[in-house]
Amino acid sequence: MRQPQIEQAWRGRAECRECGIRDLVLFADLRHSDFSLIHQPIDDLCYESGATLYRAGERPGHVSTVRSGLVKLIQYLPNGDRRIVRLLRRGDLAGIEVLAGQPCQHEAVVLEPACLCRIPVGVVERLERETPRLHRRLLARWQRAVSDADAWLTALSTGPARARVARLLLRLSEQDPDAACFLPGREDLGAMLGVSTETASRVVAEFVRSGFVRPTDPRHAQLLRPALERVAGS
Amino acid sequence: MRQPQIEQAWRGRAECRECGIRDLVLFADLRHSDFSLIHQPIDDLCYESGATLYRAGERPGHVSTVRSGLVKLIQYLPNGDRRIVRLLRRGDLAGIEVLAGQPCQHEAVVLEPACLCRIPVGVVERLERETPRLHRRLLARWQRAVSDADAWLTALSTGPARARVARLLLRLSEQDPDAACFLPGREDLGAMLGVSTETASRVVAEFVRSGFVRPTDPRHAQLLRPALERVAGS
DNA sequence: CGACCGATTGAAGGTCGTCAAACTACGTGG
DNA sequence: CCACGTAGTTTGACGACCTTCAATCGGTCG
Repeated sequence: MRQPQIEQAWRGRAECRECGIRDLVLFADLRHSDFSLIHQPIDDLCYESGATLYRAGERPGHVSTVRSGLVKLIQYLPNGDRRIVRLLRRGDLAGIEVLAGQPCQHEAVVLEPACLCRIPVGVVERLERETPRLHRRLLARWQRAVSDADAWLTALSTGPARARVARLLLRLSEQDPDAACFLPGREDLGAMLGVSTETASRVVAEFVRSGFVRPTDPRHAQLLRPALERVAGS
Repeated sequence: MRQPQIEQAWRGRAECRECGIRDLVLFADLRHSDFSLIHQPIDDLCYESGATLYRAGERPGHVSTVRSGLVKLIQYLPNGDRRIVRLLRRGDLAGIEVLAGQPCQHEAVVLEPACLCRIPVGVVERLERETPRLHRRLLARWQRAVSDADAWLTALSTGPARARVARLLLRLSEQDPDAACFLPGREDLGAMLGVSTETASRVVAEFVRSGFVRPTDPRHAQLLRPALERVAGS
């Protein structure tokens, strides 16, 4: 059990007005003047793969917008089983439940090196009081979390293992369909799809042999999307 | 394909101030004076089993609080497969996504005869502007939808079929642990748990033979909770 | 009574989980 | 430089579980 020396790095104070992904984030609709309402620092942090953002039960006092990278949300069953219930990508909010006054419901762990903007809960609450523009965005975020959860269930926990793996890979590659996409470790794959590590491994190995999946480096692969779509359909 | 003559009945204009389940609903924290902000009628409607509240893609213009009964939310896969992604009970909101400006994401069908209060979107929006008290409740509702979705995945779509059925039944009986709880049709059971109708049937039949489940009428059963908890654990 | 719908049960076959072993990549330390 | 240990992946074998197809049963309704 080796713990990385530093698993996070401070990248500076975020300048939300200049944000490169403004149109995706919580603050998308804010007007120039609204930013003067932000009186607490919004930090920009980067994490390595494997870093833990928070654990279930914590109350961090802030919520984080994912600027880049990939984060998994893990939930444990009473009997110790582990399931990954969602992935967070660019524009998603990590720890949204703290805005509803709840403790964190999941363990959040970085899959692909990720940069996040850490927004104090107080900032969100203040903006929500002062401007309706944030509010709409916040509801939309929440709704997206629900939609994602539902899609995760219907698409990734239904049907034979081959179809599930195919659907997950397609989903991972859907932004940037031509680029090599992230290929999760087999244990994570199993935990996402509700199948055993070995089954996940077998399916991926078969896809590689068939040429549907072409690994570039150990953690990424180029996909033959049409072939996978055929598999996903059944 | 027989369509009931009337599948809904108008029970009158709801008097929210006097609501019997005020502490559970969206308007829980409203003060007496806040109710004067409601300028559109809130109708109280009752539906029979099998009635459809809305279908995916619709934009109803209102959201409904479940006062009693049981409602299933159904989602279809591109290939035609059907999954029930959530159940709504007393206090839950049906069609919450319309408040985020989205069309309905599911088909909502009544499982147990249900009464709902139909709240125009305009009422919610107005109250949200005028009082922060509604707002907290709304966020809490949304968060609960996410939590329910996550729990549905981890508890009801993970592990062997026996354990899934046991967990679902326990969940259905958890309010009123001593009363007879709703026992879904086998096809619905399968769609909730991601198993075939036959498997659902076999498991229930086995539970009945073991005495873990004692049917009272065709759609309800008394549970031997300790026994089911043992099954659910594995 | 006959039609129909849902639940149940059986049989056969396929998929998947489990256990175990071999293999790979990688980093450490001799 | 190479031996070694570790962690993750792959593969095989076997059995358990589940799906599928099909037949049967029981109740309700016309």
